[in-house]
Amino acid sequence: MREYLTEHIKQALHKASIPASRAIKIEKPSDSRLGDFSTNIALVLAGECGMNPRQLAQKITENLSFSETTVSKTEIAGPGFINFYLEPAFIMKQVEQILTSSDRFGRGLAGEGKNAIVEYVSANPTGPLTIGRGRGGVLGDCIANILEAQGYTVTREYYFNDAGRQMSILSESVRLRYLELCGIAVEFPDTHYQGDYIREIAAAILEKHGEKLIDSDSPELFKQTAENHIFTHIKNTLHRLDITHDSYFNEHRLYQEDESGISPNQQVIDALHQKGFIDHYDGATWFMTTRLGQEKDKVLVKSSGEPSYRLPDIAYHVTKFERGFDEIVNIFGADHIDEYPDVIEALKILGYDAGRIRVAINQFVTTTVNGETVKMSTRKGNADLLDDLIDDVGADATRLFFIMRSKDSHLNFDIDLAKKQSKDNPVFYLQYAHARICSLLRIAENEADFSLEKGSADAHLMRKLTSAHEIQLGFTLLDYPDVIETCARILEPQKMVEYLHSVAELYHRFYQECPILKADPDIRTARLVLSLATRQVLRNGFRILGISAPKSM
RNA sequence: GUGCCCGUAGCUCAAUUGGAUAGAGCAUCAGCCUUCUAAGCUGAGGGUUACUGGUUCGAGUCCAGUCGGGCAUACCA
Repeated sequence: MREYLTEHIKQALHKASIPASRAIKIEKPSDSRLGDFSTNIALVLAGECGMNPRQLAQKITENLSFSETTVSKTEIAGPGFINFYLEPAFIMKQVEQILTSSDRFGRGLAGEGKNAIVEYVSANPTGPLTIGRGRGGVLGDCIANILEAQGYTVTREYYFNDAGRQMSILSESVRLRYLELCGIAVEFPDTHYQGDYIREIAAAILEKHGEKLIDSDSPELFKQTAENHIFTHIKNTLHRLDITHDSYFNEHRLYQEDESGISPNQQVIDALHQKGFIDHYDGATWFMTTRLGQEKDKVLVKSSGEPSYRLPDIAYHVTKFERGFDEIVNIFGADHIDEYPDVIEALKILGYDAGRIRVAINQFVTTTVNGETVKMSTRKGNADLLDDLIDDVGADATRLFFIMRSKDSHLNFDIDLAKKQSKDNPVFYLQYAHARICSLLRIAENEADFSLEKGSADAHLMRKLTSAHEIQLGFTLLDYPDVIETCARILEPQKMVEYLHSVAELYHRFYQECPILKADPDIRTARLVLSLATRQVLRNGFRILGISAPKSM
């Protein structure tokens, strides 16, 4: 319909000899009394034409001609908006498409033939996932779904490091707990991992190996056992939220020589050196970010000879380019905010198209329990665990809570509210609409000789629907493809939540105001078909968000 | 100090990325079930969009400054 209007406006501009120097934008006014669609083209072009906007709008509308079956009225309003009022039958004719497209309704072509990589979670295996990590996980998973719906071939990747200092502390923490279990008095430092899971791993080791490891000075077994144990745990937690990765990228690979005989890390240093961005002082190797206007250089290789995290990060992103991804999406928590600009600068210097990289940063989650804000720390083991949250509120609510707020805003997760399992929980409102439709269709099939096949065949009957509730619902269903497109453009699934809420709201209102099963046969069928189309949109949207679509509640 | 994010109804958050009279949920108050799921619907009250300037046809949105909150400013990842 937008294309239809755009095309006619173009023709009108041409007829009026007005150069169409700017793109024609068709918007939906916030208030439906201002038309079904509107354009600000007269406001935008007024300056160039040397006319006042309302005059220009007048000139454009004089040259517009629509068929009576499509646009019923065109008017000029406010400072020079042109508002269009559509014929209900024209709208409902489009709604029929939803049934034909079914699961594919809303799919876009923007990513057709392109590969995208979405990196998310990427927690190192040092402990169970916390609520804070959960937000990034759900956000990343939804963004991956959205890109898939736009036609991209998506790889979901988890980047992790199982070497380094944190892992040493982990294995030492397990060893000390093991010694404790063997009855040996040890001093457990504050700097070590305090969580109960450390004891559980230690107990598992004791059970399998007995006390024969007491004198072992090799941390390897402790580390391996801890890593396997924790990684399994992390994957299980993610699985409960229906999050799975296609690929796990071990940072260690970047330290090892590849076919060329040089490690990816070293290749980055060599390449940056060639461009004149490497310096050596204080025993370390530095990325000369001062040349880019920053206050300090950044360490790439520490004086100990080990790379800092920045170097493998750059090398890792080089592999994303070398692996041929057209779109590179990273999901980070706010604490990593300082990290990626350096990576991007380095990639630019190395000649990669950094425009392909998009970073979605989610702000922190604070949890409120009994009105008190809880600070979280993985190390101290007092963090709120994602698993506990899922136990409390279920996977659907967990997912929805994480994405129902803009990722740029701090998320205040009120545990008490989420635990309520009542209508306060917004996930019920959406799912209830779906369950209601399912229930209605069940009755219709049993008692009213209605079937999905027959419904699709009779979809044209929807054009008989004329009440404002019905038209508004149908018209809103047609927004779905645009909503996905918007979500993909700004990497923000929250828009989908908001949209589905409005669909559910309009359906509930329609259901309240328009009797369905008791209506005359044609109208009854038409309303059932409209319900069917609504259910399809809800289902498609739920799939993007990763929440279930219950048939009854 | 510097960089990034945030500041909107009593509370939690939206606002089609610069559009028209700033909207939802919760909470409060008043209505709607002998009728397809009341986990629903209808209505009411509630706002100087932190503050001050600026940019333009038009600003919650962009720019500058001020105030307040969060995160980051490691040879930790």
